[in-house]
Parts: sequence; C-alpha cells; structure tokens
Amino acid sequence: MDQATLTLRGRLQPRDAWQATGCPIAKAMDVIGTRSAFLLMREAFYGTTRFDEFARRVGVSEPVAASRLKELVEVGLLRRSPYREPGQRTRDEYLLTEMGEDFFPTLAALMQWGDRWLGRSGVELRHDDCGEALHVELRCEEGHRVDVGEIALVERRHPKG
Amino acid sequence: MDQATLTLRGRLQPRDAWQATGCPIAKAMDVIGTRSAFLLMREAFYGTTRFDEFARRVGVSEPVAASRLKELVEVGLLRRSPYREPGQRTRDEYLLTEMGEDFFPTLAALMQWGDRWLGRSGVELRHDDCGEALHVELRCEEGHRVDVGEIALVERRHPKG
DNA sequence: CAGGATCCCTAAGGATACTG
DNA sequence: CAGTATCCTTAGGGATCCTG
Repeated sequence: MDQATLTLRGRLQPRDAWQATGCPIAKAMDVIGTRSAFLLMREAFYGTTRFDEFARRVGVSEPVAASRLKELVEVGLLRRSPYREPGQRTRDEYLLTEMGEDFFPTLAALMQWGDRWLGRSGVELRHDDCGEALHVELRCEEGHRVDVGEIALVERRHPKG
Repeated sequence: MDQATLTLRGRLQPRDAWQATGCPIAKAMDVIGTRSAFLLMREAFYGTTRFDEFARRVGVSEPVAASRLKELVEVGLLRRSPYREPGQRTRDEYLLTEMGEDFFPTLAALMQWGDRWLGRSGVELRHDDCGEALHVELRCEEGHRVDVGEIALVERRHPKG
C-alpha cells in the first residue's frame, strides 16, 4: 500500500459536514472560478491597475477583461479608485482590497505547484528583507510544519475561531 | 495612500519575464481550471476513490465526472488502480499521485480564503499529532513568515533551484 | 484610455437513457 | 458499479466596431 494513496483516507467522517454551510472551495470557485479571474488577480498583485494593462498583460479581450473586472469588484476582491494624470480627466484604477490581498496565498500555492509540475518559469517570489525564495506551507497553531499525510478534517470546534 | 494598495507595486519589473516560459498560474489553470476539477480533487483528498462517489459528493452529473476524472488522470493528478471486492469483478479506483498530493496547499489556501471571506463552513483542518488548527502561510527559506507586502518577484536565480 | 454592444464559437455542465 | 452516448443550456472568451 502506497503511502501516497492513504492521504486523509478514513479519517474524514465529517466530510459531508459542510453540506449545510457550503464547502468553502465550492463557494470560492463560484466567485472566482475562471482562468481569467485568477490571472487578473495575479496582475493586480503585480501592480497593474489600468484597464488596458490588465487586458494586455493577461492576454484577454477587452470585453472579457471588463466583465471579469466588474465581477471582481462586485465580489470585493478589487475596488475602483479615482486618479488623475496631469492634463487628463479623472479615471478609475483597480486596486486590491483586503479580501483581494488575502487571496495571494492561493495564487502563490498555485504558482508553486505549476512551477514544480508543469515546468519552471523564469521568475520566482522572494522575501524582500532577506532575499530568500518564498514557499507556501501548512502549519498548525503550534507552529509545526504539517505534511499532507498528517491532516484531519474535523467539525469546527470554536464557532468564532 | 493605503498600504493595501501598494502590494508589490513597482518592485516587479520582470513581471513579463515568464512570457517566454509561461506563467505557472496560467499553465495550472489550463490544466485544472474548472470548478468541478477543483472539487473532484477535494474529494480525492477526503478519501473518495469510486466514480459514483465522486459524482455524488461533488454534485456533478456522471458525464461531467467522467470527463473531468479522465482529464485529471491524463494530466497526472490522479491515477487509476485496480481493486477487487469479494465476489466482485476487478474495478478501478482513482488515487492521488504525488503531483496530486502536492496540489493540496492550493486547496487549503482556497479553503482558508473562502472560510474567511465567504462565510465560515462547518469543518476545519487540523494537525493530526497535536490537534491544532491548520493554516497556510508564506515563508522564506530562512524561515521568516512573509507578509503579502514584503514580497518581490524576481527572475529566477538558480535554474535548478 | 476605458470601456460597451454585438456576434460568434467552444467548453462546462445538467438530464436522460443505455451498456459491460 | 462504472461508466458512454446523446441532447440541451449556459457561461467563458475572442473579434470587431463603436463611444465618452
């Protein structure tokens, strides 16, 4: 029996427990479940704020960029903020909200996975201060690094966490 | 100027650097960019291995389950393994590969985000050993916890990392 | 520059029925 | 139980053209 085949198995009786409250992954994917939404969020983290930059860098058409950005604003991951360049009229730029910033670990995890399994890209994330490479990891409140094989899914203990 | 608006901004000159090698997020989303694929992977982590369990628990129709599972096997996140129940003929079950297991942090990150911003679900992940709640975090090789505001995107230094 | 309007194509996904 | 086949609807996304 392969260790890799035993992950979580049999220790997850309450795996239907969220049928009542809704699986958070399903809820998340309902809200930002498209490739273009993920890539627009990536761009937001890379500092892109202007409509046409989003469209160009992500490589989607303007109509797609427009509807995705609108959805991301409605959902609350981005917000519009007025700005004015000298001699120009006031326009809006798209900025990350706190909810949007908090989405970064998901992108980082996906980036890490893609880099490892779908071929290395030419860039990597590093810690500003010390210059060392970043990675995403699972830790418990006690600070232990947790491996995929050491995880249990349980009914939530503290309602307000 | 809102701190939340400054994330990564201006420190990401090489943000087009992967136009050559391909953005890992885009590659990942090309491979598993659908809601049903994410949810099927969730189920695989929860120990589901049988076709009809996948379809039922994820809440998708058999045709959708069939085509997604097939894609996930082709891509390499799942593999088929023969099993036999007493008195039954041999069948296949779907098991996580190493590539599939390595996808867990992405799901955990999405789960964490969804739980925080889209309403708490009734379940949570915990560390088997100590029983404490899990979370996803960003760390550098030096072991520092890294906040979203302290990240730089740079061209990769060590080609074989 | 920042979109909206329109048209078209393809992919995601549900429903039903059928097979080894 | 583990799918396939068929049909249908909707959503994602591209292309082109137009507007404030």
